[in-house]
Amino acid sequence: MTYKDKRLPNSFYERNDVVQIAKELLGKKIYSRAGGILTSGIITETEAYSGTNDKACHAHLGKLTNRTATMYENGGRAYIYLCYGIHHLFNVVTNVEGKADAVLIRAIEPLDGKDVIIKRRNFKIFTPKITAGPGKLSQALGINKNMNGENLITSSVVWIEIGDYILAEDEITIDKRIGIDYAEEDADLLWRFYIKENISVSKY
DNA sequence: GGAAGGATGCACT
DNA sequence: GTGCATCCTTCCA
Repeated sequence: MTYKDKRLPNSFYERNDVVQIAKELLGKKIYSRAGGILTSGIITETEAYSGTNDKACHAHLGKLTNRTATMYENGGRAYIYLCYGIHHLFNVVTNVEGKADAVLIRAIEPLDGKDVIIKRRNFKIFTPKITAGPGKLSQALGINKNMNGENLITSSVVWIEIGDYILAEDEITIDKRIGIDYAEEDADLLWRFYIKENISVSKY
């Protein structure tokens, strides 16, 4: 298997089921080469955001702005935006062009470059919680909005590879999404997924 | 030019 | 568990 074959293919992202993709992304590996330094982690927590019908989604009701334009692109892109003026949040665009589905990566378990991650996060020692949260993992991996729109299949700065094994259904916990109380009834959708009993998760 | 946000994080009890 | 700092970007006028 060559280096590039480890990456998830376009066909993984282009499926018309963002909830299923969010679930399957658990256990996969996310890589970044910000500033030429390789860092990576296992995805431990995700949330699904489903296009124009989802009140929590930035593309709700077909809202199309400069910021959300990336979400409408074909699956397999990175959608990165700034939240609270401080935190960069990393999403994976799914489905085909025009649908605006995306999966938010909420937490990872660090693999490569732990020393760099500690430095970027301004920590003294390593802790599994260092990347347990969407703002935290972006900071740890050096993800910023310059990577918005990057193609995860061909990019040399950010990409996702297959994991070492496939998680069984009973290894996944399902819960409500977080921080979207404004989304009314859609705030109760069980579209958040995390690896059961994993310590690198933002909220239990 | 300016108002308003906002898919959080952290400190504190 | 709860409170609140925060602040750059976005979007519209």
